[in-house]
Amino acid sequence: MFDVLDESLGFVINRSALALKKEIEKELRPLGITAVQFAILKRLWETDGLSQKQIADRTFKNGAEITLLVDKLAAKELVIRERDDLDRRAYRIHLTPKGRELEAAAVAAARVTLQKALAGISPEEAEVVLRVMDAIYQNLE
Amino acid sequence: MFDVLDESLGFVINRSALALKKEIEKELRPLGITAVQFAILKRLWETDGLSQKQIADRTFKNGAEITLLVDKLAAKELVIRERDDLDRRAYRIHLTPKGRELEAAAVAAARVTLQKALAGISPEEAEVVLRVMDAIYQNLE
DNA sequence: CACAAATAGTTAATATATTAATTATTAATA
DNA sequence: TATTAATAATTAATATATTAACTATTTGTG
Repeated sequence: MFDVLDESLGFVINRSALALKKEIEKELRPLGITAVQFAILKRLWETDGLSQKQIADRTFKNGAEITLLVDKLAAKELVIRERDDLDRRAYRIHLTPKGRELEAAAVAAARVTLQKALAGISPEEAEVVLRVMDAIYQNLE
Repeated sequence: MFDVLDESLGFVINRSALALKKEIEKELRPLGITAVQFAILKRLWETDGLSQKQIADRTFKNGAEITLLVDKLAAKELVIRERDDLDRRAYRIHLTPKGRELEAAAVAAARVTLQKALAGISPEEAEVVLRVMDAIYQNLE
């Protein structure tokens, strides 16, 4: 069972993940952010004021990496760190107006990438992919 | 169309690719090789004597990275470099007996990982995923 | 309440990946 | 065939990611 798949599924998933990353990176370049930076901003556009830990959990990055990425976003004045008064170990990361403004263009860029990527693929197929990718993740938890 | 997908497909693909990598890394650890090293060896198990360029093309890595990875595999005595007599710029990378011996255990490790990852997923679903992942890659070429 | 354990974040060390410049060789063409 | 362009591989510089050790603070338990 899965004889052919066994040999190639991992490879094929990895290859398309890389291609997607490269493509969105290209679309985002004019906006001055990278794909990982986009991933972080996306969480903040959904929920402003997350802690670095919360961002790390939601993006599957480790804490050290988030420290550096938030540094970069802060240097670009897209976010600011504010101490959490209730838990003084933590920061709350807030979008600046500039960071908030970026949302529309960045989400549009992501949309363009995905439309290009999904050309010729039916909604049903895409739905299966979404479900299976999620199941793979759950299975390996 | 794809309203929800637009926002999450890239993320979900990336997450499962990472989970797969982490899992196979765990399975391969006892064999003393990493996931990327496995990817290179896999090409050589299929076709021994590839040039570094050919390995790079087949693994979607750049030449500089292959140089270093082949260095590592050679240091572990899994492969050896031999000059190509017809094109003296190039090497032919050959498996050593030790490198060839590793195949069975490494492929078994990959198989275990994928069986775990695909638990509860029908062959038909897996087939759709394979096709769509491939299409995404082609679309972004 | 005191103290141990856990948590959020930073920093430093290390490993890995990417890009650009360089060398040696081969292919193309004028 | 001499010269230019292209290719395979290496090297060095830079960027990115991972791991471990550390600080400050909070939580949990005796």
